[in-house]
Amino acid sequence: MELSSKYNPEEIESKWYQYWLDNGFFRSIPDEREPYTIVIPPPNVTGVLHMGHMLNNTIQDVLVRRARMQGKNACWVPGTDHASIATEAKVVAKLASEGIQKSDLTREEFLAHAWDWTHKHGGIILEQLKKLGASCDWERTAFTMDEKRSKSVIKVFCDLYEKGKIYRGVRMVNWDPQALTALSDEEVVYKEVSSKMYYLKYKIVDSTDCKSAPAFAIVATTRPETIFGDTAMCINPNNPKTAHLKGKRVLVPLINREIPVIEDEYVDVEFGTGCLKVTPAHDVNDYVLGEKYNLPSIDIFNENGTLNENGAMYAGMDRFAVKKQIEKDLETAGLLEKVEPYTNKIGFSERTNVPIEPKLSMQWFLKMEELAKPALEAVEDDTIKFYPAKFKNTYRHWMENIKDWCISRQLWWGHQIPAYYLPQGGFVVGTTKEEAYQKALSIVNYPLSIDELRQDDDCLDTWFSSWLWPISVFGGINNPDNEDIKYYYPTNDLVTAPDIIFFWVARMIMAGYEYSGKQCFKNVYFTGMVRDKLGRKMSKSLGNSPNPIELMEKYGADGVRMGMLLTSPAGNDLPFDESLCETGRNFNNKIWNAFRLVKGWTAEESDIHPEHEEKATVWFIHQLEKTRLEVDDLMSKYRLSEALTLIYKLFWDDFCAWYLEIIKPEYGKPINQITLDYVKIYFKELLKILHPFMPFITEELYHSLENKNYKSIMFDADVLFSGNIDDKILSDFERTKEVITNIRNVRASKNISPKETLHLQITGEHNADFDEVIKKLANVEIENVSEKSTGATSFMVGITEYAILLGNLINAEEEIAKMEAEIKYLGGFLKSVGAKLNNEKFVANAKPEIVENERKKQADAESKIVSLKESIVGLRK
RNA sequence: GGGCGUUUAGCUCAGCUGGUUCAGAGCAUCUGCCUUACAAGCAGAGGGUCGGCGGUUCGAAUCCGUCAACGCCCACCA
Repeated sequence: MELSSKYNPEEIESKWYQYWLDNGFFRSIPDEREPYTIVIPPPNVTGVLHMGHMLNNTIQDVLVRRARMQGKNACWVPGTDHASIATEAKVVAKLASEGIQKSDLTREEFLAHAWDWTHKHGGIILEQLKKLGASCDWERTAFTMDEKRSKSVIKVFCDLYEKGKIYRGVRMVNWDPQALTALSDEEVVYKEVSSKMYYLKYKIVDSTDCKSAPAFAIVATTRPETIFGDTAMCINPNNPKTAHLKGKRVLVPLINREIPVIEDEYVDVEFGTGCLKVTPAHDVNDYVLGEKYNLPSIDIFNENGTLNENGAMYAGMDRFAVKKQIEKDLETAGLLEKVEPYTNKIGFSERTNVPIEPKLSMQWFLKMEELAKPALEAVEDDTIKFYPAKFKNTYRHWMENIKDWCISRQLWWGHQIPAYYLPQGGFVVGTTKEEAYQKALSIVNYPLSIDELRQDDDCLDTWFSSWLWPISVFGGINNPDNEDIKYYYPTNDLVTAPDIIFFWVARMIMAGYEYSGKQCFKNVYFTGMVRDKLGRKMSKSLGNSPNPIELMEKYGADGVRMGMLLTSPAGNDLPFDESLCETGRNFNNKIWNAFRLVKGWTAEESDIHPEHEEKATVWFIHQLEKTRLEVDDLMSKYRLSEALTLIYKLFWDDFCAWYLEIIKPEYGKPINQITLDYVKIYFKELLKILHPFMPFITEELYHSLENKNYKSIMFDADVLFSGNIDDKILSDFERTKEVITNIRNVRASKNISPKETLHLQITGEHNADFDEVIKKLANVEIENVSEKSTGATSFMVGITEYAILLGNLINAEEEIAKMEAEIKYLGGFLKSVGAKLNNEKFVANAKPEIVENERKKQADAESKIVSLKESIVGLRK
C-alpha cells in the first residue's frame, strides 16, 4: 500500500473515535483496579465550544488517558450546566424576536420553551468535545437540572435549611434591571466610565441667605436621579466647613421633603463638599448608615429600572432618562450649582452588561462561615493541592473574609426554591409539596388544603447545583452509600480556570466536606486564560477567537491539541497563535513519515548484528527510558507543556534525526532483522508515551505497525524496560553527536560534499564504542594517532582532539586564527577559574566537589592550550 | 487604596534548596541543500551584561531590600 507523504487526519480521527465508542473503551464501572476520576467542569448546556474549552478539556483528556494507560480505572464524567441566567436570557431574547414577552407567559409555558431550546441546542458542545478526542464515559453524561441532580439540589437546600444555615432576609443586593434578578457580588463586573459629578443645592430649613449662613448645603453626587430616596444628609462631625449644618434639617431639591442632617465619620472631609446625601435603599454604604441611624428607606425604583410612584413627576420613566431630565429641571429651578466631568467605577451585570442597581429585596441566604472552615484548612494544609500554588493566597483571602451567599435568583429557569408560603403568613420547606404540606399541618391551627400552599417563585443560583457536582454525578447526595460514590470519590483532579475559583472551586470544596465529610478532589489544576497573540482576551466582539472546529479540520485534532499544550504552563495565560497548531500538525507529519520509513523496510535474517546498529540500539533504549522518567516527574507536577516538549524532542531529535539515520539502510537494501524488531518496539513505546497528548495518530500507527490484533493503545500498560539507566552510554553518545556535528561543520564551511569520505585522526582519550556510528553519519575513516598529520583542521571535544585531513583544502592562516581565538578564550577562562582557586575563602567554604571540579576545569583548559599551541607550531612548519 | 504575581534571545517560556563553561529550549530569523521517510523537510549559524539600583556571599538569573513597568484578584469616596 502506498502511503501519502502527508498525514491526513480527518478520516483517521473519526474512524478511531467511533471504534473507541463502539467498543465502550471509555466506559468505566467500579472494579478492583485503582480508580482515577475527573468530573468535567460542565459547560453551558446551550453553549458552543470555544478555545477555553479546548484547552481545559485537552488537559483533562491528557490526564485521563495517561491514567488509563497506567492501568487505572479511569472515569471522566461529562455533563452540562443549565446556566440559569445565561440560558434564560437567551430564551427571553429568542421569544422576544418572535414577539413574545416573558411576562405574557405562565411559568410552565416559559419553561416549556426553555426546555425546547435546551433540547435543540443542548449537547452540541458535547458532540464537539468528541471531535477533540475527549475520552469521557458518555453513559454517565449528567445535567445540572436533570432529575437526579435536581433531587440532590432540593435535598441539600432542605437539609441546610433544617440545620439553620439558610435564612431569608432583606438585603442590599445587586439588581439586574434587565434580567430582573439579584446577582451575587461575583457576578458584578466593575468598569470605569466617564460620568458627571452633580453639585445639588439642598435648602437649609429656617435659613435666610446671608454671608455667615448660606441658605443651601451643597451635595456632590453622581446620581441626582436618586434624590427621591434621600432620607438624610450626612456630614463629618469633625469638619469645620460643615459645622454650621449640625442639627439642621434640609429640603430635598424639587420635592422639598424635609430630611435631617446626621453626623458620621464615614464622610470623607476631603471629598466633594463634605455633605453626603443618604439614600439607604439604593447605595450599599448608605444602607449601612441607614441601619446605624435607623433611617427610613425609600425605594424609588421598579424592578425594571423605571422610577416608581416615589419618583414624583418622574414616575414611570427609565432611570437613565430621569438622570438627563432631572439635570435640566434642577438647572431651571436654580438648584444645580455646577456639573463636572467625573470618572468613576460602576458595577455592570456580567450576563446582561447593564449597570446594576443596588436594591433592597427579600432574598435567600446561606451562612458561609462554618462551611468555610474545613474548606480553608484543607487547602492550607495541602490536603487539596492547587497548581500553581499561588492561587492558595487568593483562596485564603476570600475564605477568610467570606460573606453569606445570596442563593436566590428571580428567574424561572433553574431549581425552584422548595419553600411554600402559607395563606396566613409564614412558610415551610420541604423536598416535595406533599412533605411541605405535612409540615404545614403540624404548625398551623387552621384548616389548610394542599392547594393553598404557594411555592416561592425564585429559583436557586446556578452554582447552588454545580457546587454539588463531584458528589451528585455519582448519586452521592441522594444515596450516599452507593457503589459509584464509594469507588470514584474523592475525585482526583479538577481542571478549571482561575476566574471561577470562588464561584465554583471553593464552594465545591465546602459542599464536599459538608455532604461527604471528605475532600471532593485531590488536586486542582488552574489553566490560564486563552488570549490572542496580542494578549487580548478572546471575545466575540473582537472577532479574535478562532473557531475550534475549523482549526481541527485544518490541523487535525492532534495538531490542535499539541498546539494548545505546547505553551500552556499552569496558571499562566496562553497567548494563542495558529502557528502553534502548525507546529502540532508538522509534528504529526513527522511521526507519519517516520512510520512510512520504518514500514517500508524489509528485513534480512543475519547472525551478525552490525556494530553501529547494535550500539545505537542500546543507546536509544537508555535515552527513551531517561526521557520517560523525566516525563513522569514533570507530569506529577502537572507541567504538561514541558513534558510534551521533552517527548517532542525525543521523537524528532533522538529517534528520527539520530537513531533512524544511524540504522537507515541504503536505498533498496534490507535492514537487519534484529534491528528492525527493536525499531518497531521502540516506535510502539514512543506512540504509547505520545498517546495521551495525541490520541488519534498514535492509535492509528499502533495498529498499523504490526499485523497483530491489538485492542487499543489506550490500555497498553506494559513497561518495556526496568533496568538502570546507564549515564555513561548517554554521555558517550552526546560526545559522539558533538564529534559528528563538528565534522558536518567542517564540511559546510569547506563546501565538501557529504558523499566525499574524509579522514579523521583522533589524538587523546577516546571511547571507540560509537566509532561505527561516526563513520556512517559523518562519512569518515577513523584513525587513532599520537600526533596528528599536518594539513588538518581540528576541533576539540572535551580534551580530545579530532583532526580532519584536508590536504590542499587547508588554509593555514585561517586555522591558526581560529586556534588563537580559542587560546584567547581559554586564557580568559583560566583566569577566572584561577581567581576562584587562589581565593582562600572559596577553597575553604565551597563544597569539596565544587572545588575539585574547578581544578579539573583548570587542568582541562591548560591541556587544551598546550595541544592548540602544538597544532599552531605544526601548521607554521 | 489593599493583596498576589510577572519581568531571562524577536516571540512563548524553562532555569527546583545560590556553584557542572549556566545563560538554556521551542518557535521565528539567517546560510547551504529538492541527499529516494518527511521542503509541513535536512544540515548548520547568529542572537540575551537574566527590568533598574543597592545589599548578603568566596560566588547571585537564583537570596534580601528598593524602584519601575505590566497583569490578576479584592475593596468601591458619594
